[in-house]
Amino acid sequence: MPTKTAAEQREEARAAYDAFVAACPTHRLLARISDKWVSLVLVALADGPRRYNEVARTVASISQKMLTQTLRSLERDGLVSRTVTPSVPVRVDYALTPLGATLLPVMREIKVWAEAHIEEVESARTTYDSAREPAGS
Amino acid sequence: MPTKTAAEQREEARAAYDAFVAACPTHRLLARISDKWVSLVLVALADGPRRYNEVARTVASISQKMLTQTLRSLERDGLVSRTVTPSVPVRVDYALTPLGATLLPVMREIKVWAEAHIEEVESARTTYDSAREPAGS
DNA sequence: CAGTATCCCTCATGATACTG
DNA sequence: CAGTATCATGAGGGATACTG
Repeated sequence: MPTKTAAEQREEARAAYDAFVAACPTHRLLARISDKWVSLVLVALADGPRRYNEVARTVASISQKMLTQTLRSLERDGLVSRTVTPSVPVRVDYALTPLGATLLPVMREIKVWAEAHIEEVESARTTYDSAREPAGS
Repeated sequence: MPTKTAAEQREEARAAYDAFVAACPTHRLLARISDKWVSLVLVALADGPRRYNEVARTVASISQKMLTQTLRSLERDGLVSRTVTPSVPVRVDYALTPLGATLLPVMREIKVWAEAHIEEVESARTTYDSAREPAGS
């Protein structure tokens, strides 16, 4: 064993690449907004502030746990603000911050692409599937 | 029990919302490209066709399993083409399809936002964390 | 070279119950 | 109302070995 095992080399390359990815702003953002719920919650707040339960009703299929967790992470990242009104019962409003609002145009770009091309994607998928499963298993 | 239990109502709302989400092109696309590896693989193919192992080397931290799985799903969706040259050993090239290439501008939008704002996001994160953990646990 | 097949395990998420 | 805490599960993903 002169130099390094394949496993060691692989691990090294991986560490280097992970470092590269960690340094790449694009990928950091992607990792951030690619979360299953983030986009849904952002859209739910696009038209103005909403209370916790309003968001919960808008994104009906989200669990309480995931909603809280998603809102917290967005607040942490400065994309959403959380305002507590200490009435009884307490009232909490969530809203996009100015920074969070700048994400909306990006989301719109995505939406434009989706509306223009999603049909193509899905028909490609159908074609691909029917080519592989001509009839019965 | 006159009408429905809370659980039943919740389930109903959820089903309705899931149907709505399922009908929303934006979200279908988001679900598609929000995959951890998809963006990395697309970027790896941005500059032209690449062989399987070239992609594997570019995206060094991806496992064989995930690479194959990601490429297959992209091929299935018509975003990537797979060309087999039956030499010995066999040679397989992957490339963006014209449809797949139209995603690049969207990715660039994301990149632009990321490069403009990711610093803000991360400093917000630091501020948030330091406010919660002033010193030691 | 370009995969496929298998095992295994962690983590993300959901369901449920409780609280200020 | 707006959460927190706990438990359970199952799908995503990694490591490894084998193949045409």
